Amino acid sequence: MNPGPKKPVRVRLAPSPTGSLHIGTARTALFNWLFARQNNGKFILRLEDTDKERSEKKFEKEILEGLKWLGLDWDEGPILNQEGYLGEFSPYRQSERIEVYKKYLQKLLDEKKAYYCYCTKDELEAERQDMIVEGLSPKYNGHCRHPDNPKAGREPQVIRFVTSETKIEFTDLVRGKVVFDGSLLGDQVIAKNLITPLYNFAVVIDDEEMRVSHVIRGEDHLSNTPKQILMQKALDFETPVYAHLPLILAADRSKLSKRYAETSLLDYREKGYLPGALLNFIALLGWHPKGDEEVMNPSQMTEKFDVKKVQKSGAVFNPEKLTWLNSQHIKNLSSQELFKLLSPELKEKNIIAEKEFVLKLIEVEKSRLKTLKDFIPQTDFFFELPNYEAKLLRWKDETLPEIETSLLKSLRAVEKINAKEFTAKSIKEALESIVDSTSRGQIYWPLRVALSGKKASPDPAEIGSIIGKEETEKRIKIALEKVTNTRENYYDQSS
RNA sequence: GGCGCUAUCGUCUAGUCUGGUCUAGGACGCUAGGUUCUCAUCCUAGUAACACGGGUUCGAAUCCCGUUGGCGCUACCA
Repeated sequence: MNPGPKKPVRVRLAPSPTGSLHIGTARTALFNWLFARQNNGKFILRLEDTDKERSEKKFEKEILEGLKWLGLDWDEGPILNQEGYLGEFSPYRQSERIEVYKKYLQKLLDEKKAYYCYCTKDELEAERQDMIVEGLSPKYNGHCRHPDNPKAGREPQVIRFVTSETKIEFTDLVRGKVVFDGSLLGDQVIAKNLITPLYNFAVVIDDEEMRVSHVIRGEDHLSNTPKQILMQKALDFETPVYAHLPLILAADRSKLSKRYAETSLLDYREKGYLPGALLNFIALLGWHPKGDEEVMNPSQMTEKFDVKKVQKSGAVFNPEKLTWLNSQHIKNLSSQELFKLLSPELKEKNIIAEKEFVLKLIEVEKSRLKTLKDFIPQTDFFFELPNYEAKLLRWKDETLPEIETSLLKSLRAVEKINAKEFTAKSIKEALESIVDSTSRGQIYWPLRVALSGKKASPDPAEIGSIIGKEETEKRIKIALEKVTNTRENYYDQSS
């Protein structure tokens, strides 16, 4: 095929606001966005709300918010305003483009490429069942296509498109050549009436009117494609280039649904995932860059993305890898950037602290964070005295007097350090001077527990440097008291 | 049922077009080891796959046919 003059690249995301932004829709958005960016094209957002029953404004808002959060900015489409969603009139909402569809609907009717159908739902359903029983591909029998056929005293039900019985062939960017048999389709319903168009028709009109060059969408639309191509031909529209993406699957290879994982994108924001990590993860669902480096930011993805390298079969959603990517992305963030992401939650939880202080916490905790939500529970002991059982102070099978001796040694070592030079380095040096290679745990473990109250925490020298000399000594003394109390209890019980 | 798409480690995938360099590579997970007071990070090693059956060929993960499985569509939803 001759490529001809190069059309400007214009792609679109066309979600229907019948639910919150689905993880699959987010990936379709990403691939469209990537394709637009790398081809110097435009990324258009269009809301497909022809189904009045199921479409809701709150979902529109969630979809726009989700895309915005991911950083997938669109060049044309609805604008997210102060109230949270697009204004009352938007040329990018199908429900407000009824006049446009009406014009084309009338044209098809006038040219006898579409007709009113008088058959009732019940009649159609009965026919359909019969055909299935006979082992045929169920389709409309074309009764009303012939103007002479009786429809005595009936109301028109729907508008049907005269679907030609030809072979429909197109080249899909990810699947190659795909062929359908038009004779199996039957005359498609394209509208309930002049002012109520249906999806397959509205898409064709909009993609033409918005001069869409490439349609990149989910595989679930593959079998809609021949229907849409036939309509394009009837209206003398140019057929865009198609690319059908594999679906995202749950662990049992069924369609990803709410039962298995969070399918709503914004849920991941709530769970402390970074947009960059999510983007990275969904990009890897069905696509893989050349080379071994999988941790990528959007600009690296733009550079490497190739729609022709997209996988053909469905990809199982793997939460472990998402979490791993999230921790990688967190590590790649600067402390300042992390601070910005963490502060809203700190504020919300009423945790008041100097920025410098929080920055230090971020520095020591960064490598331990799987999600942003881990930060507060993992750093609580920096803000308040840790609460722990005395037995946690025990290193291996040490006795109470041994623990006491260890804490006392640490206390004395710490006391010798000048309060102004109470750095992780100086604390470490002081501690190293009282341990040898075999007794390290004896000193470090009880001290670390005294300072953090936790089984797992950063290095005690780091904790000490952050909370300061005074607080460090105080916490060691508290630990000492706990040990003493335990000893007394122990003797009480045994006597 | 019909039509379409699809098939490499548990998962995401490289390799398939242009057969040999693939005793099939990487990543996540898991296991073990190293660093280490702990956890995490980091490093090293291990684990594990060409769905099945035919054919073509000196040679097949790669090409062809069939089978089986998975998924999508089959709406007056999108």
